[in-house]
Amino acid sequence: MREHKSISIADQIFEQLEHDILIGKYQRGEILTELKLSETLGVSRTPIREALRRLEQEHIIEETSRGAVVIGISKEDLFDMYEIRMHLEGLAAARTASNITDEGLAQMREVLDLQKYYVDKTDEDNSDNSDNIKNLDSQFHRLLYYFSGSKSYYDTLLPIHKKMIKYRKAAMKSHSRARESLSEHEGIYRALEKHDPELAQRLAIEHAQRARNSILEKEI
Amino acid sequence: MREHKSISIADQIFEQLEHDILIGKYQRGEILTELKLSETLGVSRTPIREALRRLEQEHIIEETSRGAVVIGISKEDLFDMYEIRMHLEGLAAARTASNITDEGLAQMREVLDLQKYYVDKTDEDNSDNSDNIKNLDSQFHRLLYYFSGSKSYYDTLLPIHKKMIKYRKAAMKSHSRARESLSEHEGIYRALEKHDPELAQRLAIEHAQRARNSILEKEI
DNA sequence: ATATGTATTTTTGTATACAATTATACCATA
DNA sequence: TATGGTATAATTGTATACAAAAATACATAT
Repeated sequence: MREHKSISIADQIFEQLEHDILIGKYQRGEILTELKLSETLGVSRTPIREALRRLEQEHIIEETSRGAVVIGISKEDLFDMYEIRMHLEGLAAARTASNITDEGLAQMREVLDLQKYYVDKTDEDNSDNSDNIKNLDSQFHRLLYYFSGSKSYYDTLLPIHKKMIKYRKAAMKSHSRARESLSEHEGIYRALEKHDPELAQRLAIEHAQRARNSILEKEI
Repeated sequence: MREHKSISIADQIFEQLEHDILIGKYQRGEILTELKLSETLGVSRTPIREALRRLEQEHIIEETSRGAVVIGISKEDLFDMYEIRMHLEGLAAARTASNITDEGLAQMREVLDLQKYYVDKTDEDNSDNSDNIKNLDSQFHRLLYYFSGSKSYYDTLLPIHKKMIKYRKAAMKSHSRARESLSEHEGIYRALEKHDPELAQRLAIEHAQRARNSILEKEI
């Protein structure tokens, strides 16, 4: 008796479209019609429609009679999302420090080791690993939220973090910020390991602040 | 050139199912199959599926190979959602105080007048208007979030408020709380009218605290 | 030139058919 | 009785057909 279903075409299309919208491949105002997507992606309209309904529910597209209009994430949205994160992420981290299991710590450790690997690699051969580092950043935060044990914090913070992808990727192009971010993650991890809620909370807030500053400095 | 589409069958089914899940008509663990819903509601599976995808995106159902399992909102979720609201709602209210237009104030005034009408009515004839009062509470908060001018605050707070519907309705059954809640709304409204962010922030936080306490006292 | 009415095209909305997968029931066998 | 296998049923996943609504293009009249 399997618990979860396998990944359907509709799921894949949802993730692809979500990704493409959030990284800005489809820009604000652009209209996606079911027929065009159906032809482009080589599937029928049915799975396309289901993906569009989910994107609509996330408020990153808006259905109109002419098709689905891309909304995307603006600089103002980003600013507000950081404000929200700065008020919630510390609380989530404190809970995680209280509740995380050894298994959870091991999962986060693995993500950090990979993140360290790519940051070091860039140091050595100057290669661009910003995409990998950005994905590992996503995973670190997903685990941080998840092991808080609170569905509400997870459901609130994860979508916000996900929607920042375009700007986080840009931030990770700055290698000094990538290294700094890793070291902040390490600090949070140590606080979780010590099960120190206050420390985890403080470091998580500082991490969000520094991430915000590095992004807001980038473009005026 | 109309801007928005009319309400489709799929939309109606989504709203009906969402409501029925959030008020607890469909309980946690219950399995909703497309075929059964299709027969019960008298429509084909297509609009049902689209509604289910949206509910899945809200994390109030979970798709499995046996059908959609109802998740719903637990007491723990409620507690955490209040904690989140207490940290965000004040910030949203402060922004609303700064940004709200006369037109926005008029809309909120109208909601408050209706809310006062139903509360007074219960005073007079002891009738049960908790459903109407609960709906007007929803509208008041929706407008409060909306006129913050921030898509991120709106998108974050509205789903949380919506998910509390079952517990808010229960709270409004207590007439003393219904009257108290109205008076708190009036206070927030006056702060918005004066464009006083600090006051609006303080009152919004206190309102969330009192709402939480009244609900948490109810059942141990 | 502008406005209006109409035909055409585009696009979404819904129902249905069929495929694929998973769960269930039941029987046979050790 | 327990186990395994096979047929059956239940359920979701996808494609397609057709309906409905809206947008567009275009001709015509003023």
